[in-house]
Amino acid sequence: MTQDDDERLDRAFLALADPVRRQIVARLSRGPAGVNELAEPHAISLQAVSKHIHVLEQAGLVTRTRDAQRRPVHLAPEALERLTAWIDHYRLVHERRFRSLDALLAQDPAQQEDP
Amino acid sequence: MTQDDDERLDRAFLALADPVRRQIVARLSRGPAGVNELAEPHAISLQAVSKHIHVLEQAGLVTRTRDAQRRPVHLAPEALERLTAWIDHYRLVHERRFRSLDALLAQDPAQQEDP
DNA sequence: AGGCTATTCAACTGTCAGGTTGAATAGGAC
DNA sequence: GTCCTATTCAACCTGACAGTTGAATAGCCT
Repeated sequence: MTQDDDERLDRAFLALADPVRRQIVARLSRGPAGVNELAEPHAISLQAVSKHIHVLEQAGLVTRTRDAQRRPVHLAPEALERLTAWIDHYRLVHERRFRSLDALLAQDPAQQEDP
Repeated sequence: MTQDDDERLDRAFLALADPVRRQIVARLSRGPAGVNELAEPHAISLQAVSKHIHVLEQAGLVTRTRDAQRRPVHLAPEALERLTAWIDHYRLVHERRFRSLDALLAQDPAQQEDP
């Protein structure tokens, strides 16, 4: 785990730690959209939404293209994949340890915690 | 998506948006540990680590037990599972849309973006 | 050119997260 | 009881983040 990876994960997890940004991601999963459209469900200014998009972009979760004066936002699923990869790794490490501990206890009840 | 769910996701994603806390989660995937042990790899005070653990606990990512004056921290994998569930849901929505768009384009190249 | 739309930049504000130090609590061990 | 260990509480500082308003940029449209 390099420091670069760390910063990338920081930004990605932080980006998703906000309901507005999660809703933007949810909307984008159904296809690209412009700032106005993304802002519509929220009771905040357009500029605030623009900032949220920037945060998502820095986290690598979305990309932007150009279409006349519009700058549509697109979901970048690879970044989402990196997050699940991180989480699932440790979830599996934990589960595997748990299973082998179970097996150990089943064969010798005298053993407790952390062999 | 209720507001309660939102707050729970906020806390969980925010909890993982910090390298110290992620390292704590990584360590705990290998078994429970006390504050001192969790603090050892980090160049910050014990109190700071204690706060990090509190954040993880509020997010439901860890639980604590008691063992004499120790208060071991345990990983709570269900919370991790909720996170991957959220991410994977939208990842799949996106992928499915992408596939069907591909299919559409393959059968009629005149169609472009968002049918 | 002038106007309309979409989006961003800039400056400012209030809140909160992460760190520190110093004192306090909880529970063995002697 | 007294000491030692593990952990937390409290008060404080600093910086980053989410929001605001107002001005600026970019690119159609007539």
